[in-house]
Amino acid sequence: MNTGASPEQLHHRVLDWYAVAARDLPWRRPDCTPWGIFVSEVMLQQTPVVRVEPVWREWMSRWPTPADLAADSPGEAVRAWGRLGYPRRALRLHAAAVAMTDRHAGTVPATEAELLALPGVGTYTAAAVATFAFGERTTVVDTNVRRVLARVVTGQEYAAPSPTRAELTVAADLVPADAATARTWSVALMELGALVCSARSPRCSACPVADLCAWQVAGRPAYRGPARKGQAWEGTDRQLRGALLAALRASHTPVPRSALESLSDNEIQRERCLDSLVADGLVEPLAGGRYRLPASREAS
DNA sequence: CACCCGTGGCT
DNA sequence: TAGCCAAGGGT
Repeated sequence: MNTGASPEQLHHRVLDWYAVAARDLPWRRPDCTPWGIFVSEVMLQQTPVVRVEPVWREWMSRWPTPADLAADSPGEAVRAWGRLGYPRRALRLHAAAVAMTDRHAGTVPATEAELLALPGVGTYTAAAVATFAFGERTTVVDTNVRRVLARVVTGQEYAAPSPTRAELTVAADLVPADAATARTWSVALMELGALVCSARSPRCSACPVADLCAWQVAGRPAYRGPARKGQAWEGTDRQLRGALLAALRASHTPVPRSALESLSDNEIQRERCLDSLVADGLVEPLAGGRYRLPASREAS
């Protein structure tokens, strides 16, 4: 299925394209700190750039170092998270800041292995921060990279639902030997996936590697693999948890249970969601049936 | 490994 | 319009 394009050809085309097409994002600027890059990577997990940027700016202004965030309450992190979604990420970011302050002298650890040990940091984020913030030569594989390589190298419209061994090998083998080049390669491949080789309507006419792309050359055959799992929303716990947390974010004083009850007529689900929010450390129960965002420093 | 976890814009 | 989808991680 492969077009026989050499790694060097791909590198050259993609890097040249990135040099002129890259977005000017604040966490990509040379003066951005490792902490700024770290925060951006966590915020960007499953959340589009346009929604992240204003919140990121606010966080950087308010908490310019890990110690600044660690010194504040986890509840303030959750409040400042706003509507980015998956608010447990705010809690983990706060916990990571505490870990950096306690175990890393207030700095972002520089190696992939140390980063992986931090809360909220998985395979992707560890590799991304290690290379984007510290120049370590890593293999960065996110949803964009997976889709671009599925098309360009393998000739398939979409990557499999979850990463395969073969896929990771393909990505690793394409990483340039030079660390500085590898760093730009990773961000460029992600940018290509975000701006040109998008999931819905790829702009192949604007693609720097269209003539080298196995999927393009094969006539852009439709995806045949297993269906992707749709995400239900209406009536789910996630929806109600979101509504409950939004009410708590909006209030700077404890919220009585009665106010939360108005958000759903389903008492069973309401209690389940409230309990799970407390268990997650996103909500702190107070005496008298009142609730607030967590003020204690020990939330998970 | 399958499932859960928010939110909103785009096709 | 109703899905589909987004720089994933934790359990």
